[in-house]
Amino acid sequence: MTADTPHDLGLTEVVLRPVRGHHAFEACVEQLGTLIRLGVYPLGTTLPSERVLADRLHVSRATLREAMAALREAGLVETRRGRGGGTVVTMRPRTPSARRAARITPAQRADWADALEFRGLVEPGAAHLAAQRELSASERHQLEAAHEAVATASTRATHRQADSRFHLTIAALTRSPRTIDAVTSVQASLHEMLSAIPVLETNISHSDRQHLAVLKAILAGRAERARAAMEEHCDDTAALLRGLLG
Amino acid sequence: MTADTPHDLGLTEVVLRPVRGHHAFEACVEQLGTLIRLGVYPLGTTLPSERVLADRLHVSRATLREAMAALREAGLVETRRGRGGGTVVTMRPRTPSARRAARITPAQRADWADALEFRGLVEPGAAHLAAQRELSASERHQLEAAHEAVATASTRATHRQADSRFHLTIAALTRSPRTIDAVTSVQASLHEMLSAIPVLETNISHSDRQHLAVLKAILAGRAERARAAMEEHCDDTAALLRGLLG
DNA sequence: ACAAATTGGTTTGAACTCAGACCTTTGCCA
DNA sequence: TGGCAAAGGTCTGAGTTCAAACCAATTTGT
Repeated sequence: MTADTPHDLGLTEVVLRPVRGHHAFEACVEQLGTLIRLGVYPLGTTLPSERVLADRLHVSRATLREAMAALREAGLVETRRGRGGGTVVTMRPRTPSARRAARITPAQRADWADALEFRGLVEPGAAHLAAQRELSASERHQLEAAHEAVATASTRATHRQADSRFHLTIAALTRSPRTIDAVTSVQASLHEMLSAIPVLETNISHSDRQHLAVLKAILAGRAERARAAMEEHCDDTAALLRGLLG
Repeated sequence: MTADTPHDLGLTEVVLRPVRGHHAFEACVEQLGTLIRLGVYPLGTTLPSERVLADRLHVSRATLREAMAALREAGLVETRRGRGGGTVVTMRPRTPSARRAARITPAQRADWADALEFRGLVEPGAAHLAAQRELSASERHQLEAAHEAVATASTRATHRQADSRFHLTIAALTRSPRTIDAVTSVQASLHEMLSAIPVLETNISHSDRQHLAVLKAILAGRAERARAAMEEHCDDTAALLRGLLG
């Protein structure tokens, strides 16, 4: 097609990636909504102030406020003014069937398949990295607490949130922004997939055994073991989802 | 600061990532310039047409043209009109000392350190994935050619480009857009670092021995071995760069 | 009770980006 | 030679985003 020499075989095509996604305010809605649904901001917690969020997200306050309005509109958050006020997570997603209305496109399926594959690369890598790090007492405690939350979750929804938090906590232990980014993005896709599936009776005890293996390996500083355990965990989850999503 | 419960320990802070980088046209300049310097578009090749590029980059043609004008201004490309015309890579970067003028900030150093760490995660993972794939004859040949180009490169500049292409080719073999993205981004940072260092007498034979080990492992379908070999390669490069960058 | 501080709410004009149409140049081919 | 096709060049109006003020509400502390 182009005047490229033939030895490229598509390399030149495949590295051209979108320079940005949607509009800024849509991206804000997506990111904040995802963080809320992932349980990073659990029910009842107050989000950082608009000025702080706008700063962190590299977005003007005007744009951020549009996103906030959308989240408010969707019933995810409520807002109070004045000192001590702010935006608090209420989590009452309206139109829960909106998901189902959006048919799963082939492109969507391909993206999900890619997310699963990338996850099998990045999460084991993150576990490997985390296990190599010297962890402070508070970090070790934080990780244990995150695991405990998964193991003791009572409802499906809380279990899912706790699961996300466990994986994100491991990523956070690496202190590597790129790694944290990658895991966050992958967990967001995972959350989408799980939302698209009507009911999924995960074998929770099986999953939790794998979580425990990862936890122990990281706390013991056994990097190879942590990676292998996480790899197994991701492979099992991926196999299950691939089976259900086609 | 926020009303978050204390068990978060910074998780809520660390997952808030910028929703977009710079302006669109700056991002285009950066991406295209990087691809040219990385050797994805070698000297003398013609870039895809403006309409195609704009489409791939998810950017309007007007914005893309601003970026093209900047690249032209910088002497990286030249443009001819009419059928069979287009934008061709000429690669005569003006103001080569502009790099040196931009002092290396602490933030820059931190970002580079993160890039090295992330690379040690993602490139071995990509090699692992690529080795697992069934490769077509043309893919195997493409990979061998990319390695051959590294081994036989005569000048420092061509060696660097060939090296990037080798790593990108491995990523492309995974057929995973997210993986290709990650490797591309990491290679771009690597290129920046190498540009910032006055002279670097890499131990090329050492590096090439590692490349060969990776190549053989991938072609043989030995996933674990491919990952280990790539991990060693990344570790060695990272150690060298960390030493030179502080 | 009052003042300060903090937080959301609002306004404004400039800059950036977009989509789409249309023009110009040039090579290829009937 | 004439016309089509493919590429860059140009224009325009609408939509988005930005930065930086300033306003309003409410809690905290004295």
